[in-house]
Amino acid sequence: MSKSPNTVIVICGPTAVGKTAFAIQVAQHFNTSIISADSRQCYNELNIGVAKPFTTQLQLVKHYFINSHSIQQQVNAGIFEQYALQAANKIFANNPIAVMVGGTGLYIKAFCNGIDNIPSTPANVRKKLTEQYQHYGLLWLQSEVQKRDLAFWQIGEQQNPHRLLRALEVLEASGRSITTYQLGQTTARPFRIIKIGLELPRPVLNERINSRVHQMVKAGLIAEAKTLLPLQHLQALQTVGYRELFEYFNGLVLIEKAIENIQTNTRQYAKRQMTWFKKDDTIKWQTASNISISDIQSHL
RNA sequence: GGUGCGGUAGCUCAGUCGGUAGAGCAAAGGACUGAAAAUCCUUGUGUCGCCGGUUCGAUCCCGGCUCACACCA
Repeated sequence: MSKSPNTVIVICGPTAVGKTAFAIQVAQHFNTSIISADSRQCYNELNIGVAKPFTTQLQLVKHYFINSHSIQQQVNAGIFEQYALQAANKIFANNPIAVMVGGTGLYIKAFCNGIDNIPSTPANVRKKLTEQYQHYGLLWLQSEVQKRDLAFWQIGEQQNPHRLLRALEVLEASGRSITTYQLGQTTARPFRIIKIGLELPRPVLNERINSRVHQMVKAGLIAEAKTLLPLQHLQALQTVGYRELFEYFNGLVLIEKAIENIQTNTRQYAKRQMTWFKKDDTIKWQTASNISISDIQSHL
């Protein structure tokens, strides 16, 4: 009998589909740990609004990338890739199976396939460019990119300020066009990856989202958001569940409307997640409502 | 009961000096290699409240009705 290779079981899918509870079940079954692949649950300061696992759940299974960072810190796909690879190695020291769970498609991709190595950019460069963009607008940003990085301008999304800013940021930090770094090569991993996608019919998922938002409010989301109001401009707080409440605190909308907006924006987020995951044909899809450990074992 | 204002897309509303209409939001679909719960792209949608009149032609003008809101009684 050959030694079974190390394996990461990736559990993905849209928000509110039931990933957290199932991943804990799987991790307990294999007596292993979980690496979260969620771009918001890693922040210590965010709890109710990001549907972080409960403390009781965190005590059952060790979780990596939960409460591991502060909203003041820079977190991104590249940082996640390194963090998660290290976590997987730690888990593999004692166990051939690790569980990854989350809904951040780009992070999962960075972990599974690698992400091109692009030089890090100083925070002040991003800050300066963002301020200039806010001051001079999209037309200015577009003409800067067209002038200074024609290669990116010709292939990039010309209406997308984040992409344009990113191109300029890499150019200023490294002196080279971002296109010279974005090779799109995939990196083979020294472990096996099995991806399980959880899905539910859209109306069912929407209903789960709507009621989960109400539960969050009952659990104290409004108070949680209020404590973060002074930091509302941080990137980490550009997050569904907080932004809408900042609008309420800033007097822009009524509380009822803010809560409704959280529901709408969460539904839209879930839809974007599905658009991303549907493209990945290595995912084995399972209906979330009747999934069990045996569905995992059949893929091992 | 009287006066005023309104009834146009799922919602909020714009508009047509008479030639059957359009924005935002929502919705649906998509993209996405360091903000990714972010950001960006594409696409519909209609008995223009009801019944008559004038007109070649009415969502628009006129009359009546009806519903909503406000004020007066």
